[in-house]
Amino acid sequence: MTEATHVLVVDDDPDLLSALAITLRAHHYVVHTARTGTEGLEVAAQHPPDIAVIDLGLPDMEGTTVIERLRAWTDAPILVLSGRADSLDKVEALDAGADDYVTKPFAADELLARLRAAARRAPTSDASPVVEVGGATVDLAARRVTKAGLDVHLTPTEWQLLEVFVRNPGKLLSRQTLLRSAWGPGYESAAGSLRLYMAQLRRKLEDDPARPKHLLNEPGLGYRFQP
Amino acid sequence: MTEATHVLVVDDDPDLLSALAITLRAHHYVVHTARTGTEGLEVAAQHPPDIAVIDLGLPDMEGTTVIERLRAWTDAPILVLSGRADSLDKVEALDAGADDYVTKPFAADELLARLRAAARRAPTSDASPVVEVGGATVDLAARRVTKAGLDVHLTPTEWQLLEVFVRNPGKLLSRQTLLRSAWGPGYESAAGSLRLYMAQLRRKLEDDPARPKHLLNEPGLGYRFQP
DNA sequence: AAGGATCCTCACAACTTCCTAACGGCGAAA
DNA sequence: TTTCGCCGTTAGGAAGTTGTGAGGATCCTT
Repeated sequence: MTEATHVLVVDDDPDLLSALAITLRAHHYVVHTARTGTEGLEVAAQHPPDIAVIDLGLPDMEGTTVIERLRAWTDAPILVLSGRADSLDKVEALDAGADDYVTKPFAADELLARLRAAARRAPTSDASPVVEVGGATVDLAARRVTKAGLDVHLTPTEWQLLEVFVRNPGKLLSRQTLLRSAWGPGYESAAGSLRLYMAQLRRKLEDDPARPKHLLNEPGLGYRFQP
Repeated sequence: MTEATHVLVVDDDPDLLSALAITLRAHHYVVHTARTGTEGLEVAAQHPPDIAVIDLGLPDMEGTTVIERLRAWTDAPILVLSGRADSLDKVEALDAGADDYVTKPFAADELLARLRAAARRAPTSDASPVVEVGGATVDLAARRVTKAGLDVHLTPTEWQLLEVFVRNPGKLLSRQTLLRSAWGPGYESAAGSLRLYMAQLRRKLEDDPARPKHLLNEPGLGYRFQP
């Protein structure tokens, strides 16, 4: 995933709100919270959410109003929490633009599963994490490199080494660090291999391999990936 | 409305099934029904639905299996009905690819509202259920492959493997991933089998099995399906 | 019980990848 | 200037991976 999913949680019960925030953050969501409808709309405007979780029993505003105001400018999935199990409430919330409706009390598992289901079809989840290296495009997830429209083939070791660089952009990496990360412990004396594979990567990725602009060497120290 | 929404309803209870069909037709949906998982998949292949409503308690097949088989070729929303309120059931169904989960008994209003919500965010249901692999045409929904006008027979294992590829087009899949997805956990050391079935798929699908253009190998890394 | 289909293991040739060694260029220190 | 260390590059054999064929074991159907 290129970027963490941002979730807006609006609930007037402080205990439930913090419990939800903790659970969600434990599952690698970025969470913003609000206790009222007005506050929720403000926070949403400031941090556009990928998913919104909204309690219907807000003190200052009708739940359906919050939903409609959000729907006016975002297509992010809206998941409604409510203590009322009345089917009329559900119908109103869903028809106002909500995507799902969960009645309290609910299991945390279930809420998380419904969030996953909502995020799955969200338009933001289509992006694949790509990194540019000179004229080449690196897609780590698909394990694919294209340069000038053509596929570039990398060997396993080349991938492993490139991954270390892409994961630490701009950072100076010592020979030891690189060898340990790409080859594993025990291979820390194979400086020759490292030089070899750096050359391979430059030849395959850089526009002018003899004058690299992104895979740079700092003599005596190590290598640096400059995005 | 330019075109009526097609709904597939799968339930083994004849009374509930006909009641649902009547209600839905009264709301201008076009309804197709089935009583078993197998029948449901057949009907779905024949009349690609815009939304599917599936009961989990089917006599012949796991509910999650039905969901996964549908998800293999269509993005249409799947709404699950179930008598079981256990949160584990919900999590499994949702993670298998379902979009919503309603526990029986439910109000007709609510089901209709959830259907509207599902239909609202459904993108243009143009997802073609067929994929081209060289000279062969793969129809995942109907579980049928044709090549040069003739039917090609695939064994269950071959289907399972092919399905993984078609679901991850362009992405490199490691041996481990493929073995786990097609054979299940525990079979991760059977590299020989994987080579064998790759050869089978290539022989049956590719134009020139010795020089594959779509089922590609990247030595040391895994395989890639290039559409 | 026989037949057929499916699944899996083994073996070997062809291929790719990996690593080591060696050579020349460059810059800094003696 | 010489010496030394570090870096980039090339070449070739070792090691691992893949494609392919044959054959046995298992399961299901007839």
